[in-house]
Amino acid sequence: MVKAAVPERIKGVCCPPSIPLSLAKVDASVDVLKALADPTRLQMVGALKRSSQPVCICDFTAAFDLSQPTISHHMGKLRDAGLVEVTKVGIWAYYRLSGQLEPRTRALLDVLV
Amino acid sequence: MVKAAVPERIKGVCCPPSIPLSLAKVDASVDVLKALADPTRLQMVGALKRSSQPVCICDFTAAFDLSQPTISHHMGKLRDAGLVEVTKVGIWAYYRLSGQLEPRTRALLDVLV
DNA sequence: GGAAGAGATTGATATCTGTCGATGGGATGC
DNA sequence: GCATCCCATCGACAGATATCAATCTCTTCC
Repeated sequence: MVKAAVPERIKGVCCPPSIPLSLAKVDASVDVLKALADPTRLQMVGALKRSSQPVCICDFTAAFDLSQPTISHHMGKLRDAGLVEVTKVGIWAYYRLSGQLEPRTRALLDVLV
Repeated sequence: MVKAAVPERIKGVCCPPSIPLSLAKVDASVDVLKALADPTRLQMVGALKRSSQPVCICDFTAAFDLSQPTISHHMGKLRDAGLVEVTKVGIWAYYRLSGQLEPRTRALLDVLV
């Protein structure tokens, strides 16, 4: 694909064409991207994606050099973004990737982690 | 794939396994994700990806309801992330997707925009 | 040289975000 | 009941981020 010559311009007549915008799709994508754009959360998602079993959040608390509230905060962000689901068993909380991920989101995770 | 039963736990013995971490890859991905995790920048990248020609940044300044410094700021972030390249012609600045995008990054954009 | 246009940079500000300590809430076990 | 454990929430705070007005740099045109 050749993207060679730049379009010609007339001085003072800037910007005739407008950019095509599809706001809804963009906002949905941005929400997922914001949730993933953090090292801790991206590693959490990667671990959940590679795990065949739900992962106790206490494992993340131990694996990362962060406080327990911070880990809980990050997992909450992933929950709010709809990326993970939780199952509580006794005093433990087991997390896994959401089973209702949109195909686009699943494809995103396949590329990323 | 069945991710059914949660692993058994012993109280007070939390977190035996550690999470596999590959920091370098994660950090690189996070940089790209941060650059894309903004509605304006994601739309910019989408427009550049769909355009067969480099796009004058003045088009973005006109298309978005944002000031010229803000548009320049966002494009600078995309530049810093290595996602776009610029060609200056006279008083104009034409942007296009970088030609040296990593395969992973290109796959990411294919999913996103 | 001087005026004008396009775009980048600077400085200031309001908001968002990541982090931790402290607290609360539910389950387990004595 | 009461202590203990796990996890979520709250409050506070420092650092990052988005935004704009003002300014600066570079180019073009007269």
